Amino acid sequence: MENYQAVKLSRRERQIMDIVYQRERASVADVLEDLPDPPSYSTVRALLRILEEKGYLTHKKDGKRYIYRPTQPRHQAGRFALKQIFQTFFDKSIEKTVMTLVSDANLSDEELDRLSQLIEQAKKGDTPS
Amino acid sequence: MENYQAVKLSRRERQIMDIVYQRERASVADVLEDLPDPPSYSTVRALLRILEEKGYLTHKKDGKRYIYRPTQPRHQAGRFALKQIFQTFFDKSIEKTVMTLVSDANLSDEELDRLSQLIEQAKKGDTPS
DNA sequence: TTGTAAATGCTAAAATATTAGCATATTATT
DNA sequence: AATAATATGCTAATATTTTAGCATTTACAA
Repeated sequence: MENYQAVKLSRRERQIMDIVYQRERASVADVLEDLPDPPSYSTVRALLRILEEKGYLTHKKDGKRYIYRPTQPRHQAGRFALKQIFQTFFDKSIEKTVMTLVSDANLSDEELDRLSQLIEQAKKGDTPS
Repeated sequence: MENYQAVKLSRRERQIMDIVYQRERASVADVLEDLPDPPSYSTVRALLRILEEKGYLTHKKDGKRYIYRPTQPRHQAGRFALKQIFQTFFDKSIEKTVMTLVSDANLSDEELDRLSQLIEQAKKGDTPS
């Protein structure tokens, strides 16, 4: 199976993959709706076909229309994308990345509690590097 | 000032911006060295010039060569990129994003302690949503 | 069934991105 | 100051991406 590596995709292809991942599944019309500087319907169809040819998407019929889905699970693609981010912008440091996220997030007490728990678990369970 | 929005860049432009952000500053040779499927030296120069025209990079001379830097601070571009990620792959949830990062990271005890502190601080200091 | 609206299949034109290479400039060395 | 090595400036060719539009198919309702 091909990996979803944004690095290999053209601008429009990338935009479309992001939209499909965000929605989990999408029709041509859905994608068109979310695209910035929206091109024509035909264009979107062509790009979806190309992405399917390249192995990043599949479709199934739903009534008379196609519904596209990513072939690679969202969570996996998300991890890959995160890796790219912390390598590029945060000195390869996951800690720095998390710091930025938490500092900016304005999380609720409940969310913060859940994070505390997760961290406690990590402290116990895992072999520290 | 233009924002660095990966969504607007071509494939090579994006690759190059990532490299320059990762290195903080880079010569043509530096960029070439890091590019996947490396193109020619001329190509890299042309792309750097274009990115400068578009306002994403500047250069200064260092001896006889140009050193390129992003015009937008790394940290700011990083935040923007993270936003993109958690919107696309993690249901717009910063908590889910952090969970994934921490779960995968295998952080050291020191790092985990610093994160705990940060979270405690967030609990006290900020208005919960 | 037949008509119609709304979808896809396909192909080739147009726009944009990517590339190479020659001309020129710069630096440092002899 | 002449030379060599290593840069950049520029232009035009090539490749790829993006696009439109016509032909065909499909689903559903009259």
